[in-house]
Amino acid sequence: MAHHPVSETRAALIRAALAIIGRDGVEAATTRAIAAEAGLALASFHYAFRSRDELMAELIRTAVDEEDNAISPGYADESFDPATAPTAYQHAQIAFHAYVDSLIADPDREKAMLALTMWAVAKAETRPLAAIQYSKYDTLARSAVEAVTALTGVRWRMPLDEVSRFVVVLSDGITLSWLIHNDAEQTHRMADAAARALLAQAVSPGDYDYDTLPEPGLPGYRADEGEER
Amino acid sequence: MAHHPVSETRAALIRAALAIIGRDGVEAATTRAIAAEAGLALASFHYAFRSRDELMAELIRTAVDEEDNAISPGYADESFDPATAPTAYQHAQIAFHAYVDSLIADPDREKAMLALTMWAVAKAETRPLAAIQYSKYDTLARSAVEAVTALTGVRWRMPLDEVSRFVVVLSDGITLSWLIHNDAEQTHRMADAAARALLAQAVSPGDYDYDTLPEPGLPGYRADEGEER
DNA sequence: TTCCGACTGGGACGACCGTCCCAGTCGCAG
DNA sequence: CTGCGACTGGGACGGTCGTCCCAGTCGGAA
Repeated sequence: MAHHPVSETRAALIRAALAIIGRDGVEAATTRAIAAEAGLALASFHYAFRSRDELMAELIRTAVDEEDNAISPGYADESFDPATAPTAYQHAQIAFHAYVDSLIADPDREKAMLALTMWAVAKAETRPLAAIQYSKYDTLARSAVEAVTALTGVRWRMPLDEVSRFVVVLSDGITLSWLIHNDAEQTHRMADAAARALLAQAVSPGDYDYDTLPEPGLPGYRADEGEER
Repeated sequence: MAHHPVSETRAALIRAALAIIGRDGVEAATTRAIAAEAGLALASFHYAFRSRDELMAELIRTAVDEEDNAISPGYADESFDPATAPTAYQHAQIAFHAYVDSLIADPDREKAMLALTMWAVAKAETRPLAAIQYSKYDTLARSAVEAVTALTGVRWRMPLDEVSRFVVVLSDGITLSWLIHNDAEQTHRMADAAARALLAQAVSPGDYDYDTLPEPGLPGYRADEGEER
């Protein structure tokens, strides 16, 4: 409704497209549907964007920027109290569970992002868009990993870039699992596993202490659910 | 060209659809394109299938069955020599690297499967198809985990079903990473990390022995690539 | 008041989509 | 030889797609 900047219309259309993709997939994001979702005329679409592909490209480029606050409880900024979560394992646990919470709170968000990724990866011409998208994810994860490293002094057995990329790998796997099964409890358990998995990339097992360890002695699962000995 | 069984035509069309989806995405898998890829007339499509959606459904249901041999070096069958890979960690390493190798050897395969998953997940009506697809993945992973458990006596800190699902989570994340970056070396390093990650789900850190550990002392990465001390 | 840029309405285009139809061909089982 | 089932060719349908066009409205800056 605002009459002045073209960029606002572009942003509105992008927001509308993201909503549709999250709801019904990339195929449903037609020019007419996007314009309608944004409450605009079809003509306005091609007034703001040269083509649908141009919107798609800008959609992928900008969508990541708007969700950096959701991925973790603000590891990017340094205002984090080391005393509240002393071990790196606890940091990882908090972060992964927070991510799962954000996943459950807004399921369509990551569904849209993942659908967009697969759309971009499908054709060779659009693959670079997916690379751009994930380089931002890598950066996001990297800053989180750096913060935890600085706060706890963990030592990793591989470069921080690889640790960060592995965080993205874990997040994607968890996201997919959530989208498929829609099982909140299960997904949170995967977050637990992911936290352990991440700390397994630290040098010494002594650097972390799994507080969810079963009873001492010789516990653990070897066969079916019932057998815990 | 074979003239007798309808099921052969159906199989051929499914194979063609999978090829197209792997090459150009789900959107490109039109009835005409599928028929052409299979070398059949368009009329033959609707002779074999009631509709495109019927093919899609059968595609998802059957595609997993044909790739069970690719996911790991035959953990399903019991003919595996325990002496060659004694530790569970080594088993995991071999399996994940074998998976990455199969990924690199046939990139379109898993790209198609993942694209199919996202397509199914997008709309509520087709989501059950994705659940079916992944229940088969879970089963596949479960038999592998069971085999390794039996061979090495690892004890897990969670039920085997969850361990198996986490294997699927790791595999999906790795697959996505490969599809996006197309970096074979990087992906293999993620496989290394995944092997460590999986064994981090075992009860005692003593159950595994990372043979890729850096020098003893106080090694490991804390900041940028260069600093290894 | 003028002007410009944002935006609308509607129509139109060529292309492709999924689906249906039907007369006709061909190979093999009976 | 007959029949049946697999398959073809082509045409056709109603619909939706992305894109373009254009005369016209309207708000605010000049």
